[in-house]
Amino acid sequence: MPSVTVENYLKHILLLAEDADGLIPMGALSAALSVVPGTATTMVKALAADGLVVHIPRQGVRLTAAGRRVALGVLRRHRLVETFLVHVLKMDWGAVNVEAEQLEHAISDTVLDRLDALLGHPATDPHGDPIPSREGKIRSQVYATLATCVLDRPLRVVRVTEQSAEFLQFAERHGLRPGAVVTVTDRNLAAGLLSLRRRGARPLALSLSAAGRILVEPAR
Amino acid sequence: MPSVTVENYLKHILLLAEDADGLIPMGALSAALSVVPGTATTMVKALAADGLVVHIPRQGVRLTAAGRRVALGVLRRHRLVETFLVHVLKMDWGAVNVEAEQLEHAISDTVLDRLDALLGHPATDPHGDPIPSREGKIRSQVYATLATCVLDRPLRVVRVTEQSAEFLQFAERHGLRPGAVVTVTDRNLAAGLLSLRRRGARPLALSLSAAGRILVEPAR
DNA sequence: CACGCTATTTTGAATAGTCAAAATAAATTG
DNA sequence: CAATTTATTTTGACTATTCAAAATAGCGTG
Ligand SMILES: [Mn+2]
Ligand SMILES: [Mn+2]
Ligand SMILES: [Mn+2]
Ligand SMILES: [Mn+2]
Repeated sequence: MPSVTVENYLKHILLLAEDADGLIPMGALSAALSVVPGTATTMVKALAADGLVVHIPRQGVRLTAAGRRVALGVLRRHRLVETFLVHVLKMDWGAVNVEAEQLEHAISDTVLDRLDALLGHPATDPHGDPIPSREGKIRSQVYATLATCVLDRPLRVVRVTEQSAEFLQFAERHGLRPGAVVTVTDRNLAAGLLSLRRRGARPLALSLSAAGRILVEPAR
Repeated sequence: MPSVTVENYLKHILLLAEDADGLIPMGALSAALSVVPGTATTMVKALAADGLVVHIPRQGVRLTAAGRRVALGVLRRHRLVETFLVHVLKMDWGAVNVEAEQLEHAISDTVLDRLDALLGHPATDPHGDPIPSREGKIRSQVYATLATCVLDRPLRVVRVTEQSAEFLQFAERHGLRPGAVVTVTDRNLAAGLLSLRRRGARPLALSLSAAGRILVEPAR
């Protein structure tokens, strides 16, 4: 019943709330959706009238329980579709986000359930992003990133929180996908750089901002 | 680039042209799309302005070459998606039309090519409907139907030209899907009824209008 | 050939979503 | 704290799609 536009607004509010919790400023939302700020304001007021978000003028938006439910549904479809595209259709993990951006609005519950079963009820998508359950539960664990973790300890990559095809291409080429084990050997705050080592691969330098998008946990 | 609405209009014009060739009357089009006639007129004038159809007022519409190209693309997506849903996700062949009605607008060329390869480049969908090629060729063979075929000869079902879930459910239950071999033992024009026989199944009575939706060719 | 039925088109109005540009509030800064 | 910068909201306008209802054209029938 909610339109494609509404689904996109709600999903992006949910995603933005994942990092900066509290209220999402309209500027951030309009940027995420590639619309001018006035459009976001108008739209958010309509969503608020429908009880999907709470809008505090000049401060920002936040999802209501109803809005969150819808958003989690969209996110589940998005991430299951990405998983399907990578694992079944063997598509590049950098290419699947744009595809899923459309498909997430066109998949019925029936199809989604079949897809979920076919994929073996995965807990995360190919980027390590957690897949909300059918009931709307989502794992929200806080991980260290390569920018914040301890040095000289083996770490397992659990998630790459970045959608851009270029970055994902780059990460893949250097083996930085979920499951990979790496060690940060050196970090230079001033230069905004760090050095990585990975078994059987040459050392790699990474910017701190890129490193912040790679979530890790202690390996074993 | 064409909107979902435009894609639906063009696809339905193509589908309607398959039976009654020549110009499609606005009434038939508006009924197929479930809009009031005035809406179809307005929309068709817009399509004509974009060079996708030719509109002859008070007579009807027909696709231009450009419009036909778009429509065949939509139809290819629709039928490949149906094939996927039945053969990979094991969905009921009566349920897939509604699903494909949405998905046909959300699948990119890249995804479609992968899907096509995964399915082994099928020539027809689960209902026997021909799948347009990537280049926009479509097989348009004229078949006999159970309403028009010879009596007492074994016939192979090649296609069931009906979208309604109920009819497809019924057909499936009686083994009337592409590949099945049947014989028409008797036909009563006056009563609008005919009798079928199928190996290993009890004789079946069918209305002429239903029979007209089942296309057949001589078996062997 | 006039009459009436039917299909189609026109007209006027509504909804959803968007942008450009002006107005305003809030935050920052000297 | 007044002045300026920045973020947000408002206003007015536009596009795409739709419906309801009135107008019209094209029949076929008598
Ligand atoms: Mn989307
Ligand atoms: Mn992802
Ligand atoms: Mn459709
Ligand atoms: Mn079909």
